[in-house]
Amino acid sequence: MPATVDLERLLRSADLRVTRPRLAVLAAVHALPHADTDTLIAAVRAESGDVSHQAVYDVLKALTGAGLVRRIQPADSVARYESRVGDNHHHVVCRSCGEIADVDCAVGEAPCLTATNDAGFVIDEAEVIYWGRCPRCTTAASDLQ
Amino acid sequence: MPATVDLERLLRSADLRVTRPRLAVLAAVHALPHADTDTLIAAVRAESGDVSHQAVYDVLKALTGAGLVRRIQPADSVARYESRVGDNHHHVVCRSCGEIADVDCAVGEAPCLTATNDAGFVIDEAEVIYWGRCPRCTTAASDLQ
DNA sequence: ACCTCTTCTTGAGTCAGTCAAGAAAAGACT
DNA sequence: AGTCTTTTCTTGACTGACTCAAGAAGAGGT
Repeated sequence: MPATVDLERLLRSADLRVTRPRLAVLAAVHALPHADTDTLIAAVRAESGDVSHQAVYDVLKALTGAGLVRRIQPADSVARYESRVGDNHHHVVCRSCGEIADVDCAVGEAPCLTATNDAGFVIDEAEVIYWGRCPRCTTAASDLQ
Repeated sequence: MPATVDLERLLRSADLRVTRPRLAVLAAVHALPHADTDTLIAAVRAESGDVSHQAVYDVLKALTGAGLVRRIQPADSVARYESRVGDNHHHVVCRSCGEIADVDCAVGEAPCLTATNDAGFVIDEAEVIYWGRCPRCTTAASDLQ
């Protein structure tokens, strides 16, 4: 996990003011990849005292807009955030427990896949979500038999 | 769009009872691909008189569970439904207006993509969402310049 | 025609996320 | 350093998609 100085530099390089809530949120996203907003709020408060949920929402929106964090939102899940940005990787989601893991992009640069028939759309990104079962849930399911 | 008799057959083949709300919802999903729940509720009521929103939610859940319709939910969008199932096609979503179009799967059968590093997950489906701009929004954006 | 089980209606409730207005803090400029 | 301006944070109310629960209605088997 990057040191506070590095996080400050990150914020400044994105033309964002350096504030306590922003540092705390950025640190929390680095420390807890794929965490949802509630988890992040709890982590921020544990480290940095009282911070309103609204501030965390605002900060996450600002960080997402600046490209410092990435927002992911699989179907039937609340929004989650991660600090790994710019490498066009994908995710695998467990249908049973909702756990998310990173998957490297097999193809290369974004959009990484070209649609055969793009319906006239100008495509800039291909988001891939693999659905399946995590190791723990696979084991648990086969134990039942 | 399939005739009512075909929709009835579809329901029976999935071991679902044939009711007026179910026929109306199924017809609406066929008539309005990628429609959200509100649009479907309006369509159902226009064709079939008063139907509670709860009934439509329940029916959509039953139809989704039976595999007669597919639920799609891009980030920042409410749930949408389509009747094209079983062919593992994908979607392209307009970042500007949210319009959705179908994209045929370039690769083949589900899961259609194999992750290079699957983190131990057992993967059964790869869901691909292409992000970009629809023809109308592309034109509108270049007109501004 | 009846009975049983599933489905539909009604109405209240939940929860992630948003809006709005004022208070506070960051950074710029004397 | 001290002020000023702009951006950010706090507080608290609100929105809207979706869910829960209990009783009424309808479907299909006997």
